[in-house]
Amino acid sequence: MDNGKVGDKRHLRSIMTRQKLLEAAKEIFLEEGFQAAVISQMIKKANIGYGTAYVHFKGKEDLLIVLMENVMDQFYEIAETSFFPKSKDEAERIINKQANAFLKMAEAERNMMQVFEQAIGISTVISDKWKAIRVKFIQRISKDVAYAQQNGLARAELNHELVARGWFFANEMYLWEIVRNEHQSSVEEIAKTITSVYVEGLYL
Amino acid sequence: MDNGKVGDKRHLRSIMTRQKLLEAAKEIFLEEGFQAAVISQMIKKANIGYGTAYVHFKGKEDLLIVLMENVMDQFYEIAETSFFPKSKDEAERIINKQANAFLKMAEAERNMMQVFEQAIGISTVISDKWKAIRVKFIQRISKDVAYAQQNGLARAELNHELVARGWFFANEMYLWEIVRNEHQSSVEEIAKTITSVYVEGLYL
DNA sequence: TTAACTTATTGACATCATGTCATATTCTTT
DNA sequence: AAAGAATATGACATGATGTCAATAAGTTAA
Repeated sequence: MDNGKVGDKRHLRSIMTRQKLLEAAKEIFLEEGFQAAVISQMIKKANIGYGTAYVHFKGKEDLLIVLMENVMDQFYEIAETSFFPKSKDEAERIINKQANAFLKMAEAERNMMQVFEQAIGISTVISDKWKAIRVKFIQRISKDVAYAQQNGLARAELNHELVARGWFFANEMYLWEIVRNEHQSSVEEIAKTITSVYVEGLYL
Repeated sequence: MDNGKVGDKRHLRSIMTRQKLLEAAKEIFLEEGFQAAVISQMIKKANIGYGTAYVHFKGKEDLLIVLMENVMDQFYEIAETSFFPKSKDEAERIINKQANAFLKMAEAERNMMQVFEQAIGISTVISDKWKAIRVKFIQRISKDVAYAQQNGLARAELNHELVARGWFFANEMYLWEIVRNEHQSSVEEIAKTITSVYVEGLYL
């Protein structure tokens, strides 16, 4: 027996239980999608008692949120990268890179993102999580646009907030399209094209 | 066989039943949203027997699709309006007008569109209905872009399909934003801004 | 070591929505 | 008016959810 430390065997077991459930949940989500995924299935797969699941999580939604935490953090990371271009060309290069990074997330996390997309449509809580990410992006882009306008790089007559939203929206929809594997062109091609239209339309 | 004249009292009653249910359904949908709307509630409100609802409709989804038919038709109508501009300025005017018409739908049909948006996230059948509308729009826009490119009005190096999607995506997301009443600016302002960036970015 | 206490687990149960189907009702035809 | 056809009906089977009182497992302190 191990000793010396605090008696936290109980707590450890609890963590194991939680973990088992999370893993089972992920498998079921990937197999069934969010809609069709059923808690009792996860419980069965995790080999725990029915009620136990509800001790650890409030329900399906809660489970998925935990499973998506790292992905959401990655989006926040991308969203936080601000930039201060000195020229239109530099802007285009950076914006293209960011659009790429954003869209690449769809490929990198495609399976869980598919589940996530479904869940956004169904669960208010999860939808709010995504909305928060969206807000973050739009705020960042808004600032970038305003900066470019202040420095005489971008058309000052445009409402920077509206421009930022429009730009993000196009990116977001492409993201989901890639998630669903419905895109025809490569991510690079997509990023290049929309960036080009955007930069040409906004910058001077 | 049906003679259309005599003895159609039964058929008429059936139509009335269907109608009563549709009206009740609309009320419930508007009160509760798609998710929370419950068939038994509609049945109660319509004063018909439980099983009767299933004689006329397959379920909630089916009911909503019928209720949204005219709205969907309006979208198709807007989507079908193609155009052949002779100059960048003319293009901007027409595109702005179309974006406006599209976004105005959100205001005109806001309540049912709110229900519809929820339903798109939840029901595959309804989601497919919207996807068909989207495809229609993108096809139309794609053609418009290609036409402009062929006539030396737009940057020929861009993939017209990708440009069209991006443009529609921005419009679509704004549409939902307006549906949810989350927009800050007026529809006109939104349309003007995104059109301006788009036209400046695409046309020569 | 044991008794009291705390924390975690459990499955039976109550609840609620759905869709089906055998039966009943209402209307039409002969 | 009897047979036949189209509609309507609600009881029922099904399946998912979340709760909770009871129990088990682990910890602490005497």
